[in-house]
Amino acid sequence: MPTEVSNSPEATASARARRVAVLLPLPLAGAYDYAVPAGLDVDDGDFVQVPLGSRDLVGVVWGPGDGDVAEAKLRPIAGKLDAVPLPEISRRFVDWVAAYTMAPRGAVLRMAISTSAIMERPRPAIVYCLPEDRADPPRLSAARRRVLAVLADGPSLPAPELAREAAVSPGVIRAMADAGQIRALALTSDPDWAQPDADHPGPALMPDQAAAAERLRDTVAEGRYAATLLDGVTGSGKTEVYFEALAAALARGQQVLVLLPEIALSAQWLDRFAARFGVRPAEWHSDLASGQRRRTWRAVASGHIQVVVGARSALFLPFPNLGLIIVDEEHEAAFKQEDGVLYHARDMAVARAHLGDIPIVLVSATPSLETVANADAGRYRRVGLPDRHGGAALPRIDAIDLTAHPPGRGQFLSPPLVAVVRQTLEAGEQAMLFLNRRGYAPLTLCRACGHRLGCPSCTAWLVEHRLTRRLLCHHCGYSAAAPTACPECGATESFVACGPGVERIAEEADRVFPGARWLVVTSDTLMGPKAAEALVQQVRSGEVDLLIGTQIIAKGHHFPMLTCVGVVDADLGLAGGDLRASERTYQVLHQVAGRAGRSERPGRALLQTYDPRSAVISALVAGDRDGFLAEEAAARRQRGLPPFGRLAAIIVSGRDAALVDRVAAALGRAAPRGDGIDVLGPAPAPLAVLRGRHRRRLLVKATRRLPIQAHIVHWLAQVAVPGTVRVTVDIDPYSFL
DNA sequence: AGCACGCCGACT
DNA sequence: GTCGGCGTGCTC
Repeated sequence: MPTEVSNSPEATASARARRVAVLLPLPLAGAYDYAVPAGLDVDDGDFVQVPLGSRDLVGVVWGPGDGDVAEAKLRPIAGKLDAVPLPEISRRFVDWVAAYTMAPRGAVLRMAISTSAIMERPRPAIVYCLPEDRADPPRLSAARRRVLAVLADGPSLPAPELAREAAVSPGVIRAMADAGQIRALALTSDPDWAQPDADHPGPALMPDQAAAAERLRDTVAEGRYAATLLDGVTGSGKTEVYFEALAAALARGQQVLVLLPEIALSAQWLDRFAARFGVRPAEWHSDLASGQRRRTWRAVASGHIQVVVGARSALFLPFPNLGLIIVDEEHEAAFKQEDGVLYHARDMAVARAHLGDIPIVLVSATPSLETVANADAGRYRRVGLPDRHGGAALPRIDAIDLTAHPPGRGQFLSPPLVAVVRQTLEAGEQAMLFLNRRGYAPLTLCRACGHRLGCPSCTAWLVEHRLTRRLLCHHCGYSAAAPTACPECGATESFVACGPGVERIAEEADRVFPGARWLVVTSDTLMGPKAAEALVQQVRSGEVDLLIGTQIIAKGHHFPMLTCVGVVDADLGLAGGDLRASERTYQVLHQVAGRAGRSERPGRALLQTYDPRSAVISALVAGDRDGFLAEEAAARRQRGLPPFGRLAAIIVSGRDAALVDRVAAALGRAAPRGDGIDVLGPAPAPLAVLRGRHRRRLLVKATRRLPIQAHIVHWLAQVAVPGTVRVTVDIDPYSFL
């Protein structure tokens, strides 16, 4: 008979500390258990400060402790933070994304909590006003008198604004505050967020816009999960249509998230929002200042912000009351995050809508095959917006067969393209030349010995950039001064550029269109939203005749005088083994072509190609998007490829090539095969060496219904992987490098 | 992710 | 003889 004292449940409960699981924003697979000190009351979702090793971290209480870790190892929670808890829906979403993408849960949490946003109390905003005792100070400099004058007939101002208004340096403000000539006031309350007004009189809708808006409003009114594809050609006014759905959610007192690819988050978009709702929405993107980031995060969590427009990471904001998600430019590959946690923001947005049981609208002029297939299968609703609004016709698209009209030697613009561009410029209109290749030439080789300039740490050629006179690796960022002599044979003046980049096209255009004012626009020359805005102004005011650029000029902006678009190499995106190559090429070329003639002036787009009869080019010329998609869908279905089958890429990488090979081979041998799943490879990745790491790829192909993650977990667990080798899983890969 | 502990080159 | 490079491994 055991003695009752030691085994009594009460005694055990009081002797043992209560333990909870705390998820930390680190790439750890699971939550760690911590002891809850007596007197501390914690609930799931609470932000807590905990010790880890020698540091103090902020984590989130994730649930009851799992008890796997020895009591003696437990460390106590240091304290609870005074912050709105992470909503339950956010926690479920983190768990879901981690399970789906096979990323460590903590890594997903890191995206969902901006740690500094929790840790640091919002710094009170400091504003300056006149001191109460205005004893006339002795002589003051003119600068200081201007500061006092600004404050005398205006409100209190923060230092930067005050300095700007008084045209003095910020140092003057600080010195005056120190001297007591102006008084600092700390504003303790959070700033008031201007609330969008659903009833603000916005632009009037055309009849088919109004009909589409009505249908979207209906899905919002249902207040349940439903995915809708809003499908409308460029210029059909899709934005104004989904603004009505947004207004309906606002009227229900719910929060709304609009996801845009980073690049489309422009001042123009924000202006359109302001025209409809009276104020600009809160923004969320990678280059938000830290203070702004913190304020926005907290205001979303507390429900003060109603509408957020943001890039993919905005999906992880802690909305307590999200009622609608809109994903604009739904087809954009930029929604796929390619480092850290590998996720597709559009797909995760659909999952988030599902979890929250709220409607989602996917918007595109060239919807992805994934989304079209979902609509065809009845999983998504479809709202169409057929007409280009404002009376402008879609540009006429023609192919130029380069085999029949070859450019001159060492040139890349064919005579027919040159003729049309020249005609456009002579008519006083603007033209655009599109080539999705940065720099001067994609490959440089030595005429004397044949040596090709390659990246020292990647399997990639170095791209010559003449503007900066440097060689760049577009994969790892390696950069070196352009050499004067061949590093292999020492010959000088022996380098030959192979193939065109936008800089080389500019050089040719300068010769062919003398006097034309051209401008090269790439991600190298266009840094940030301010530069983009400046460019828009420059083009609109007619300071530029000819834009030459990469993908960056393909989107967003409407230039009324731009009537001609030339695609230098329409076949470029079709090379390589990417399963979405045709689809993407169609989308990009359709989008670039759409830059031409968006006002009363008819536009023209010319596609230079060696294969005018290819499915992509002929569909573009015929304007037969749906025919192209149907054909593409049939091909994918037949091969069991997405969206009719599932893919996952396994990338094995490490510094030691032989070891990487051994691990990849072992994975290949242990691979699950048959019964709806197959594994291809291992094979060297197209970028066989990246940043000095050797890479091998395996590709998992499975049927749509198969829980591919479970199979992969089981499989990877069977193979021992040394610490120096990394195995990365990319569920639904978009990049095949 | 940090940060500590671990083994091999140029310094006081 | 030490200081320090970053490779490897752990943190409830």
